[in-house]
Amino acid sequence: MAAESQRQATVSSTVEDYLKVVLKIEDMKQRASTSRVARHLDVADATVTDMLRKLKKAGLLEYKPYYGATLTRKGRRMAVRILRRHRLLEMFLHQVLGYGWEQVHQEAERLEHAVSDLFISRIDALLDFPVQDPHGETIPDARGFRQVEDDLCLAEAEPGSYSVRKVTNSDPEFLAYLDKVGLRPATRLSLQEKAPFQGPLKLLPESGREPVYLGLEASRSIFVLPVQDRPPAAASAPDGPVSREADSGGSRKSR
Amino acid sequence: MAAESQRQATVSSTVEDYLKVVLKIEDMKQRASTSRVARHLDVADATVTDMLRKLKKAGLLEYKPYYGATLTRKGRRMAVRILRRHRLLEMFLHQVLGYGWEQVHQEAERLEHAVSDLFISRIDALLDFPVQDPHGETIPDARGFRQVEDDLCLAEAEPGSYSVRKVTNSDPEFLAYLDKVGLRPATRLSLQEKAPFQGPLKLLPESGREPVYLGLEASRSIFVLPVQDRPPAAASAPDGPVSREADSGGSRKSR
DNA sequence: CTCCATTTTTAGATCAGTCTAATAAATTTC
DNA sequence: GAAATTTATTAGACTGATCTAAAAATGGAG
Repeated sequence: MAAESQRQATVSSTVEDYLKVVLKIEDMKQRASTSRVARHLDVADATVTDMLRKLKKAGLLEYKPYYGATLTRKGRRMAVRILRRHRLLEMFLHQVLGYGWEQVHQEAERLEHAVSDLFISRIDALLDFPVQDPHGETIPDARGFRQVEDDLCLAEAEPGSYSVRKVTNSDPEFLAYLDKVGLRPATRLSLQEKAPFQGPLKLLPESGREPVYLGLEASRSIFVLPVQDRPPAAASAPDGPVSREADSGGSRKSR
Repeated sequence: MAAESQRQATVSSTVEDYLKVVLKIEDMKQRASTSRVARHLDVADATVTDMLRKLKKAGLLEYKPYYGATLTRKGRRMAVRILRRHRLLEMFLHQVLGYGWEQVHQEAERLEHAVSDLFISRIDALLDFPVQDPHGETIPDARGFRQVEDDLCLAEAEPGSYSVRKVTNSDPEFLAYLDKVGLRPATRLSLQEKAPFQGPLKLLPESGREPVYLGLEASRSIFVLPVQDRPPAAASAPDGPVSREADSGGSRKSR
């Protein structure tokens, strides 16, 4: 065992799943507590306690008993790598094999652990180096850099004009529904009103003149970008405002 | 979901590997003994004994202690299904992602356990329902029927004209070598002479005027079809002589 | 037909990942 | 700030897949 320094110790797909979940929780600005990780993975709390200790020993995360986990640089690198694989695979399934956006997640979930780096780089090229997956999530680049979006959650948006940036929910039923009512990434919509007391949102997607009523909870997984209210096809930024970050230390920018 | 009644008990990928190996051994007209299975899978004999007993209990094969295993109809169906996945995946990797024929096996070996039936049917259509993989092996159809080829092993062939039907060896080095000297499925060649005492074979591939000398052992993994010695592009059977078999009972036909 | 070499099975362990039930720490509430 | 509630950890056990070493069955050779 020379310097633990280098590459891919090749972890089990179980470990990859734990890392992914911790990354996801950290991205949501939450504490990766035992129970939260357990809920995401649908395993018992005790199982997570054990595993976090093991991952700490492997240098993939910090773990403070009764507090939770924080990815180390190494753990984060691995987690982002899986994220990239997952999203590239989703895009591939959607674009090349004609999967619906509600079908891609489940398949990618298995494939992300099975494909080689060669496979990933081949589909990356085949897709012409996509920057988003079918849900509008950004795809980390091969070096682990991630785009940061200034999008906001529909649940917190004020009435006005927006375009859908991403949908952070992989429930097939839900996605199929959104698709049916014409809500997908890049769809323009106007948020017309928000009923009080956790009431539903009234939306008008550009396509389809029927208003859509969306529960508050559902609206939490839809992220949008404000759109200046001059509607037509004229000049606006081709791809919305973005900035970059190096995904290493803890210095992530706000959403 | 009525008709397809008691489908897919979904076995572990380990079990899939055992079934695949037993099928392979049976296809070679050998007895699937404990030690033979163990060699193919690179595990200890004791491990195989345990597993065969388990698979017998699951109704996937017959197992006679001190004798070996025989696939049941159910086990055979599952094994053929994996075989189909494996070969379709190889073809996909080769045709769509540009893998070399020496690279496809290893990747397919992992993917065959991870992809869904949907994935398989999509690549099948994308490839326009191929009947062979990049090594010339036939791809079982979706119902589990397998083409039977009347090919013969180069190791047993007499001097004469042949075309390469398939190469049953997945060693990347070996395949890369064959590729280099211009030997791949459909290549025409003339077997010029066989040195006595297990000596090498002298071959002349159509492409490339250099003769190739091939060890007897290597020649065992090359299967050919005899070619009537009128060379040019004129009328001959478009795809060589084939027959069909239902892959269910034990009644496989000779090769 | 007996003995020996080979093949196979049995016995006993290990490892990763998981569980449930019991205990302990942390946090919230009164 | 002590009690109650929630969250987390420990303890002990199980499953699937594997191993090594020892015992047993098989199948030839004489």
